[in-house]
This record gives sequence, C-alpha cells and structure tokens, in this order.
Amino acid sequence: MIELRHFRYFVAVAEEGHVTRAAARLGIQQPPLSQQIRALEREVGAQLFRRLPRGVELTDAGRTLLEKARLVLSDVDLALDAARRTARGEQGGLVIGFTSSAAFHPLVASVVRLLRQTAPGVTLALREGNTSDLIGELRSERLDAAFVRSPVERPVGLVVEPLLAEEMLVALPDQHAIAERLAKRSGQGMLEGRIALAELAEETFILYRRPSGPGLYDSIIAACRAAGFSPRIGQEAPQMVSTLSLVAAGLGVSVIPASMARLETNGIAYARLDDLPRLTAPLHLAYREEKPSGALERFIDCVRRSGDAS
Amino acid sequence: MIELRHFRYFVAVAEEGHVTRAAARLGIQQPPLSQQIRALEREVGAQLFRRLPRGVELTDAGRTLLEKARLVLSDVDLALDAARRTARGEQGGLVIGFTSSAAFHPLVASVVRLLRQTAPGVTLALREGNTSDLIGELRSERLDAAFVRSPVERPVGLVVEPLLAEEMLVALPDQHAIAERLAKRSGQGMLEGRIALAELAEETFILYRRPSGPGLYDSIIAACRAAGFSPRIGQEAPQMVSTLSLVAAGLGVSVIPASMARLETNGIAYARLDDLPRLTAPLHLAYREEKPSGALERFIDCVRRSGDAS
DNA sequence: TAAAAATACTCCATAGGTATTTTAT
DNA sequence: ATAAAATACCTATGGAGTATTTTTA
Repeated sequence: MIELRHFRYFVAVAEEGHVTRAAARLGIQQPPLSQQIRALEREVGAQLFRRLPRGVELTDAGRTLLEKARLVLSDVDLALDAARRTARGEQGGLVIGFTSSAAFHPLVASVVRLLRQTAPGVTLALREGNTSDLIGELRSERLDAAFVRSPVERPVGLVVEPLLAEEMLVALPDQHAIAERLAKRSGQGMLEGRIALAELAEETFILYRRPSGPGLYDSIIAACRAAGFSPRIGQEAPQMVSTLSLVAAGLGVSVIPASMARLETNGIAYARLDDLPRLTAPLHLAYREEKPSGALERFIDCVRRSGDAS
Repeated sequence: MIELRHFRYFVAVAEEGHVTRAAARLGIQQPPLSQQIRALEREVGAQLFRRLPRGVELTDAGRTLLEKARLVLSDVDLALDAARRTARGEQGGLVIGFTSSAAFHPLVASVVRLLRQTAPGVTLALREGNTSDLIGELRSERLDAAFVRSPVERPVGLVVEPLLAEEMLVALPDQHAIAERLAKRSGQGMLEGRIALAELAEETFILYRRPSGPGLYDSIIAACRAAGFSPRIGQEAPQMVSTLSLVAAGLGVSVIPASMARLETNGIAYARLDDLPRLTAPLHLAYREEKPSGALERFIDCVRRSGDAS
C-alpha cells in the first residue's frame, strides 16, 4: 500500500539524484531507502529512476510522478492547516439573522468588518426576519446566531445576550407642526431639542405589528401610559421600514430605534425624547446553548468587542 | 508523521459515522482504528469527531479535513496512474499551433474535447501564430503539430494533411448598401441570400498581409480575377481579427472563412458568395514526418475523427 | 574500477489484535 | 442500561539498521 512516506522518500531521492545523500538528508540509512523506492516502483509498475554509476536519474515516468507527488505532499499540509484553522474558528460559514430594525445598526457593519480582519476565512450569510421567526430558525439550526430586539420570554435552549440599549426617537412627518417648530439640525432630518411624549397625546401612532417584535411595542405603550395618555394606534405596519413609509405619507407618528433614522429621510423628521426613564430599544445576540463551533465563537467574540466599542 | 493510512481510515470513519463499522470495512479491529484516529487528531491538534453513544459525528474541523482528505487520496491515485501512463507512453504534453483564422473553428474545440475523452492524460498547450511562423516552429521542434491554412509550397520534412475546406463569406460594414438591401437573418449579422463577387468590383478590399497566410490571399485575388475584376486592396491587416475591425470601421470589405463570422458581429454583416467554384479556405494539419510520439498519434487520430464529423 | 545501488539478514518500533474498562445518553 | 469508544496489554508485520554483494559506465 502506498504511503506518504514513499512520496517523501521519492521526492528526496529525485531532488538529490543520489540515494545515499537522500538517505542522509532523511535521517535514515541507504538500504531501507532503496527498498522503499523499489517498493514504490513495484506499486507503480514502472521504473522511476535509471541507476547510474554515480547516482540515479529520473525516467519520464519518474518526472511525471515527481510533479504530482510534490503536489500531493503540499496538499496534505494544506489539508491539515485548513482543519486546524477551522478548529480555531478562523474558517467556516455562519448564517446570521437580524430583525429588520437591527439591519441598519452600525454594530452589524462593525461586526462584519471586524470578523473580516480577525478571521478572513469565515464567510457570513445574513438573513432578515422578525424576532419570533428568528428564534424559531435558531432552534431549528437554520441560523447560527441572530440579532434580536427584546423577546418577551427568555427562550429555553438559547442564550440571549444583551448587547446595548439604543435610544428611541420620534419619527414625524416633515410638515408636522412640531417638526416645523424645531430647527433642523445639520442635514439628515434630525431636529434640534427634545420633545415630551405627552406632546404626542393627540397624535395617531404607527407601530409595527405585535407578533413581530413584541418587546418594543409593549414598552412604547407603557411609556405613553407613564406620560399620562393611551396612544391611539392608527396602523400597524408589517415591517419596521414600512412604518417609516407610513410616517412619511403623513398617516401618523412613530417611535423607532435611533439607528433607523439613517434610512428614509425623505419626508421624515426625527426628534429625541425628553421623558425619563429613557425609552430604549435593546439589542441582543441570541444563539444556541450548545457548545458553539469555532467560527461562531469568533463571531460572538467580535460582536462583544464591537458592542463594547459602541 | 501523517501517512495516507490516517487519511484512508479517517475517511472511512467519517463515511460510516461509526468506528466499529469502519474498522470492519477496512478489515481491521476497532481499537487500532480508534488509535489511528486519535493519532491523527493529535497531529492536527484538534477534535475531528464528536463521540456519541451510537457512533461518532464530524466536527467542523473534521468536515473541512474530510473534503481535502478525499482530494488527496484521489490525487494520489491520479499521480500513480499518470506515472504508469507516462511509462506506457500514453501521456505527455503536446504543443499545438494554429493560425488565428483557425482559432474560432469548431474543429479545434471539438478536437480538444475528443482528446480529453480518449486520452485525458495528454495535456495540450495551444499557441497562435501565422502559417509561416508555425511551419518554422514545427521544424525547430517547438511545436508538435499545427492547424494551418494552405501553405504555398509543400514544406519538406513535414506532413501536411488536408482536413476540410471551409466556405468563405463576404464581410461588409453594417451600413453598406448591399447589407441594407439583403434582409438580416436571425440575429448574428448573417444576411439572407447570396451575392456575386462581381458586385464587389468597385469596393476596397481589406486582406491579411501576404506573408502571414499566402494561400488564402492568392485564392481570393484569383477568384476576383475569375469574376472579371482586379480587387482594389485598401489595407493589409497584420492579423485576421484586425481585418474585421477595419471592416467594422467602414474602411472596406473582406472575404473571410465562415468560422470567423462568429466573432466581431458588431458593425459587420456577413453574406454567402454565389460564385462557382466556391471560394473556400482549406484547413490542414501539419506535423513532422518522423514517427510521432504516442500522444501525438492520439492527437492526430482525434483530429481526423473530428474532421470527418464536420 | 570505483562509487553507489541492491541484497541478505537482523532488530525493534509500531500497527494491529485481544480483553477489558469507560463513556455518554 | 447499553452500545460504542477508549484503554491496557500483547503480538507480529515490516520499516530501518548492519554487513556484504552486485551493478553500471
């Protein structure tokens, strides 16, 4: 049976053109090396060397084999290295989910950048979905990790790690009285100053549908109650982004995570809230409790580091 | 030291997902197989399998290694086969030349395909050049064979074997009166109907330079004479392809082998000729008279069979 | 003929076998 | 509780060492 030893020995002899010298280089004696070479020739069924009085020289068949044998040997090293890198999490594929409201958060971009630097062999597939679907996909192992807003109940079998709490902003139609009153900040539809939730008591609210992101919906309503009113819900948008479209169309106001303010600036003005405690949109990283793969470990590490930096 | 045995054993265990069954398949006992797997894991420096109560399952690192290990094993077989074939003279590299006008002929692609099938060990290097240079390179043994258009004199020491005679087409600028008159066929700038050479009596002809392909140049001029006129030569292009560029630029018309019509369709219309005898571009295979190597013999055989099929 | 490869023989390292224990669910 | 992998220990194949002969220009 052919072994890598035969290839290693063969390459050494081919390179030295001399069995005795090759044996010295390999740290063995000449006779066993001769034997192994002959065993290889027997296995191939052809002469690989012509025996000369002062060494050996490759035959055509030998030259052909030399090329390929070198390739095999280097491929073996590459194979072992690749396995080592995978074990260390420097290589592999991850499928990461995120709620639409997290899609525009700088953290996501930052994590992707950091991972590219520290583990360029890890490929990411990003998938959008609402929080409850994401949780389901994590359970069914179709996702490796997901960025989610606060899910109501702590899901069993999953780790849900808080990353940061993001300020929430009021989104107003451009022409709204409040928007006209407050001066516009540099570009971007961000208004100067803060407004109190109570100022919005008479407004129609547009919020994303309850099953998609239960946590945020509830906390906004709770905050309004704390401000002394029950918000009038005009429409529930199926997705975060459509919320903004409806606001731009003048159908009402909304309260959204700050990171979404970078989208859909046309026809929308954003204002910070004055109320305390601050209304925040938490961002969590969720993944299965089981021991994570090397690549996932790296990813989680990158997320934590990016989270600290934010 | 890693040996192929480790890879063979590893692949077997990975495929069975079961050390004991893999051992049976390999014709050894379970404990030595377990040992070899552990030795491989120690060498790699990482777990390759997760041990479960009913077998084993690959880790990420293991999955990575499995792919590469399979490759290495098949490469080893290929290496040995290649050496055997070389010993039997069934393998080798051939350097094949062709005139630029033959580059696009389906015969070339067909020969390459056929050779891959019947003699996958023979590697081809293709080199472009004009007919007279190719003849010289054949003589100096830098080429093993070449596809050429009819060389004027039968070169001594070489076999020049006729393969086929290809119809020649008129290449016209897109906006030329004749092109406008004839309806366009399905896509591709090929015109309906035929035109007589005599219709081109007043045109400027663009032909490739005489030393490059003496045969075609002469036969085109001879055909024009037979049609009752002496063609006005506007420009001689250094290469076949540049001929077409000049036609597209409106500098004149040309007559080219049909297989070239698949290139440079933009701004060019092609028309078949009406004159008899048909103006044709022959294609020959040239090689040295000496007994050809096994690989060349195979190649010539493939060319003949492809030629018959065309 | 002279240098180097091949052969003959010995030795021992380790792949492989047998018996048993440990592990993981 | 049970199937299967790991461990312990033994055996023996064959890779490697030593001494010698054969080969090739």
